[in-house]
Formats: sequence, structure tokens, C-alpha cells
Amino acid sequence: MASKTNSIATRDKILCAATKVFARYGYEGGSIEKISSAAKSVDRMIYYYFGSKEGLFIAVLEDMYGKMNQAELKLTLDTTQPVESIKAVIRFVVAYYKKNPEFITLLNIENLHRGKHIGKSQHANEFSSPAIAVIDEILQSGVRQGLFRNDVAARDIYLLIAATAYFYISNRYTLSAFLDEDIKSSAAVEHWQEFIVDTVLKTVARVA
Amino acid sequence: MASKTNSIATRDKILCAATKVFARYGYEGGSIEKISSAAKSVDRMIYYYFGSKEGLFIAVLEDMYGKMNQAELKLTLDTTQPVESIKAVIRFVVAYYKKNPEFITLLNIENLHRGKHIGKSQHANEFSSPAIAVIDEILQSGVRQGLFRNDVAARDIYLLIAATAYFYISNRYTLSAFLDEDIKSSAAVEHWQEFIVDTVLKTVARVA
DNA sequence: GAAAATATGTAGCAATCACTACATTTATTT
DNA sequence: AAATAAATGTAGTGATTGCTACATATTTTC
Repeated sequence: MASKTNSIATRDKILCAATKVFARYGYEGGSIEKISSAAKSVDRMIYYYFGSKEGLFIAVLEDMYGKMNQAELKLTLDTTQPVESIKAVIRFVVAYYKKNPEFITLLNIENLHRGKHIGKSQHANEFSSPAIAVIDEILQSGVRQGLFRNDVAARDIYLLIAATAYFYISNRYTLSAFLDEDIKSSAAVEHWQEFIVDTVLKTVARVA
Repeated sequence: MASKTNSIATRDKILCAATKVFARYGYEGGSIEKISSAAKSVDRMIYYYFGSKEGLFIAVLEDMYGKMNQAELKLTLDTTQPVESIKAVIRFVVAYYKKNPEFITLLNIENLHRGKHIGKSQHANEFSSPAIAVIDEILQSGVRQGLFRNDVAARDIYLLIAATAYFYISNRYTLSAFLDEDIKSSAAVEHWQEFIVDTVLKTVARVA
């Protein structure tokens, strides 16, 4: 039963299981045994396909970035409508983080390890997302139409959007305890999203 | 040599070492042996003072929140100057996060564990910071003076400041790789801080 | 259909893990 | 100074860790 299709399925099953287990238990907490059994495979196969635990984790990070970039590419924007475009970008980021909290958790784990693993990736150069370039295009369009100020960097707007969307999901457990309110309800998320939209638009708006 | 003063010193030494080791290696990665040797003590003493590894971690979290609240209390503001007060709050938060990256890392670790440990703390109610109340006071002062709009929640402004300051430190390793620039330089941090100031002030400003 | 390559299963190793039993030393109380 | 309590030191436990040696099964190549 070791057909080529099945073997690829095994690799994928391990990668998928590893993503969930690492995100759930961290790098040290995500044991090989937890991953292999979650993938309905055996320890041996992880070393066969990924060489080591670290190799598997790096593959998970690469896969994660790849999926993120892939999702970004599907976002089509009409940059002649800069305000709507900015709103669409924000909604995309919020929705993506909400739908893929593992993305955020894995980034936190990697930052806990001071970027040690991502630095060993040979595909690290592919990680930089096209998002900043997209935002730059939107901002330029807004400036041309006299809607946006011309002294704000796309990089800063990107960080502003990422930070606000990220933080809300990343810190949802300690925030819930801290604020003593339900952070995760659709209404709460939607309120936060609209607050981000408001803040970003006010930041890029041309000063009267 | 087991004097009372020395024994307190031992407890403190362990707590201090645990903060660093947990922040450096995570909860699972921060082994009892690493902590006890970093504290120049022995495993036995951790169980003597904190009962278990989890008890120690909870004590670390409580200590961390306590120190944060303590630092906040030292921040004196003249709320009759709402713009300057908001700036002071932002500068305080950025400076505190920059100076205490362990605070951020430990929060990330706790969120990775879904708030499991903080939920077991008996002092969890003391965690909610007075920061939101302070911001509320500033906002009200600004509204009274006709400088700020009256439809923005202090909680949202608090989250905006925390998110932007937090994210920049929390994700500094993956961001460095992602943006391919030096995130940590004083100039870069200062630029980001002034961007936060600009964004927050634009968000709270009264619409003309 | 033999040979080679790919894929999988089994069993176990050495190291590390959190934790504890037990003894001993030091400080405080009476 | 005797009794009690607080603090520390030693040596180990069983369980789990990442990983590997070795054998076997399946698929592909020639």
C-alpha cells in the first residue's frame, strides 16, 4: 500500500498534523509521538520525510507562509477605489487571522525561539509578502485622488493593520482575563475590525 | 547559612531566574534544572517554595503583572493636558515593552497555553490594570476641552496602543526576516513610537 | 522478472524530564 | 540548652524525550 499517491498523502498528513500539534503545544511541547499519532502514522515517517523535528518545524513554517501568500494573491482589489481597497485589505487580514489562529501561534513560537528556525530555512527569501507593495499601490492611488496624505509609508500602514489584527487574536486568552469580556464573539470581532478601519483611514486621510 | 534573609533571597533568586528561563525557552523548554542552576540553587528548592513547575510559572506571571501595575502607578499625568497625557502613556508603554521583553514573551507563552495557568491563579482579579481608567480620564478631559471626539471607547484606545507597541516587540524576529530591516535600532523604535502617537491622536481627534 | 528505489513497520537506546524520599543543617522558640 | 520549625543537600525514581538500527514491504526501473 506504499503507492506514490499514498506516500505523498503521508507526508501531507504529517505536515498538517504537525501544524496543529505545534500550534497547540509549542515546539518543545509538540512531541514527535503526539504528531505521528495525530497523523495516524509512526515516528519513523517523520524522520523519513523531514529528517528531524526541527526540519519538520521549518517545513511547517514554510508551508504556513506559503499558504498566507497564496491567500493574499486571491485578493483582488480595485485600486482606483483606495478607501474601499484599504477596507478590503483590513477585512482580509482580520478574517485570515481569525480563521487561521495557528498562523499566529506558530509565529509566536518562532519569535520565542528568536527566529532560530526560520533562519535555517532555504526558502526564507520567499517569505516576504506582496502585501506591502499592494498597500503602497493603494496609498499612491489615494494620494493621486487627493484623498490621502503623501507622507505616510506603506510599511507603517501594513504594520498598523497587522499589529491590531494580530494582537487581538494572539492575546485573546490573557485579554479575556484582563478585560473580563468575551473577546471572541462575532460582534466583538466586528467592532474591533471597524475600529481598525476607522483608525487606518484617519491615519492615511489627507489633513484638511 | 539558612537565615531568614537568605531564604527570601533564595525564593527571589529562583523567581528571577525562572522569569528569564521561561521567557527564553518557553514553559516546556524551561526545565527545572535550567532554572535551579540559573538561580544557583537546586531543584529541591523550587518544590519547597513553589510546589511544582506550574506553581512556579503562575508565581512568575503574578510577579510580572504586579511589576507592570507598579510601574503604571509611577506614571503621573496632568490630565488637563490630554494630548500630552496620551503621548506620555504611549511613550510609557513602548518604553516598558522595550525594556521588559520578557513581559511580552511570557504573555505569548501563556496565550499559547490558552490561559491555562493564569486561570489557576488566585490573584487573577488583581491583574486588570488601571490603564484603561487612566485613558478614560484623559479622553474625557479631551472631550471637555473640545479636542477629542466623544464616541471613542477608552478600551479601544488602550488596545490600539497595546497592540501596536506589543506587536513591534513581540514579532521582532520574524518581522526582521520579513521586512529585511533592522527593527531594533533606536531610530526605528522611535519612528514607530511617533507613528503610534500620530495614529492614536488622529483616531481620538474631534472631527472638524 | 530481477534489481533498485521508495516507503513503512518494530523495537529500543541514551538522555532528559518533573518530581520525591530521606537526611541534614541552620534558625527560632521555649 | 532542649525542642521545634525552617531551610537545604543528596540521590534517586519512573516516565517521556528525540532519534536510530534493522528488517520488511511495496513500487518503479530496466
